[in-house]
Amino acid sequence: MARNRVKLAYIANDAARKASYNKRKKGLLKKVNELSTLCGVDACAVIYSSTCNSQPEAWPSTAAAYRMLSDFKTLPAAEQSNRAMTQESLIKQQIAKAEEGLKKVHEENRRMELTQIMFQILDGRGLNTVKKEDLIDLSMLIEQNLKGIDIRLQMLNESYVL
Amino acid sequence: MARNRVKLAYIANDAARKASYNKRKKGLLKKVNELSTLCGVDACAVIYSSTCNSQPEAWPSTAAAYRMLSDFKTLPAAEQSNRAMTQESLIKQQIAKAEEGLKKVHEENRRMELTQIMFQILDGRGLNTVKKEDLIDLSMLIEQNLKGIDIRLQMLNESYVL
DNA sequence: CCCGCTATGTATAATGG
DNA sequence: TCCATTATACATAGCGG
Repeated sequence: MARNRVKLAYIANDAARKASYNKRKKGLLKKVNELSTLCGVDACAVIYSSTCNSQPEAWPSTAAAYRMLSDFKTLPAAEQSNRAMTQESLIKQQIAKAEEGLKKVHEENRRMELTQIMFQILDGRGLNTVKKEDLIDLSMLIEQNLKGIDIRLQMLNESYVL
Repeated sequence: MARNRVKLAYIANDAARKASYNKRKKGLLKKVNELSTLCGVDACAVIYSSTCNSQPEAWPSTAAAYRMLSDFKTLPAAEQSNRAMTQESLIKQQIAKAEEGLKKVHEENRRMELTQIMFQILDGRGLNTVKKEDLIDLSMLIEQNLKGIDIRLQMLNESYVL
């Protein structure tokens, strides 16, 4: 979709196909999230590949995707309860690990936010001289943080149900 | 994504949201099909809305999506979590991107400036050039956002111990 | 509400490191 | 192979019919 128009057919070249897969997977995920957020709907995507990657991938999470689908397909509930406890501790552990990294980012963000705001206010220029676009950037940053945290919370909740 | 840049948030206007939903749903379907064809993978998307439309929608078909998801569900828990964690990297990526923009503007000597500013605050100097009403408005807004972050982080922490 | 249009924002194929 | 950059193709918000 750039430089050259690409024919809608299987990409024979391994490297090109894999590169395209990664880019498009990322783009697809973004689109799913956008649709979900903008229109207030539950949405998920699943990719199952035996060539490009060895594992199936699902968004926004396996549990969410699965639950969504079973909502209107009404799946036998019994078969999913067996491994629940073991799964829960495993998943908690892994989420905690990932969360640790995310926290560092959040803390760094918060520090930067505070630093910048305080600097602009107290540098002697005052609020009235603060550039609008900077304020907008700041609010966007905060919003993103909140959204990111919300998503994590959702995943966490879903993990317990799993 | 056209004419105007759209904020990534729920579209309040009914007509606009529905229009956007239909357009984006179509676009998403196309993307799913393209990824599937170009990269030789099975892919599906499911949208479940209680507002925009009454029926859940799935591609390439409900049955296919269900089958795929069922397969996915049988994976060991650890692998599922790893896949789901892709969401995590996206969040980090977005945060990093926003961070980068801020850094470019005010990168120099943040720590030193922060120290200096804190000193100014504590010393009673520096605030007198700021319009009171503006300062109050902004600080309230920021505090609210940060408080929201704190509460969510606390909930996250408590969840781990849970 | 559904088209179709079009200006703009986005996604991404190629490319080079 | 992965990352960053760039040039282009594509997706879509806002509008008018």
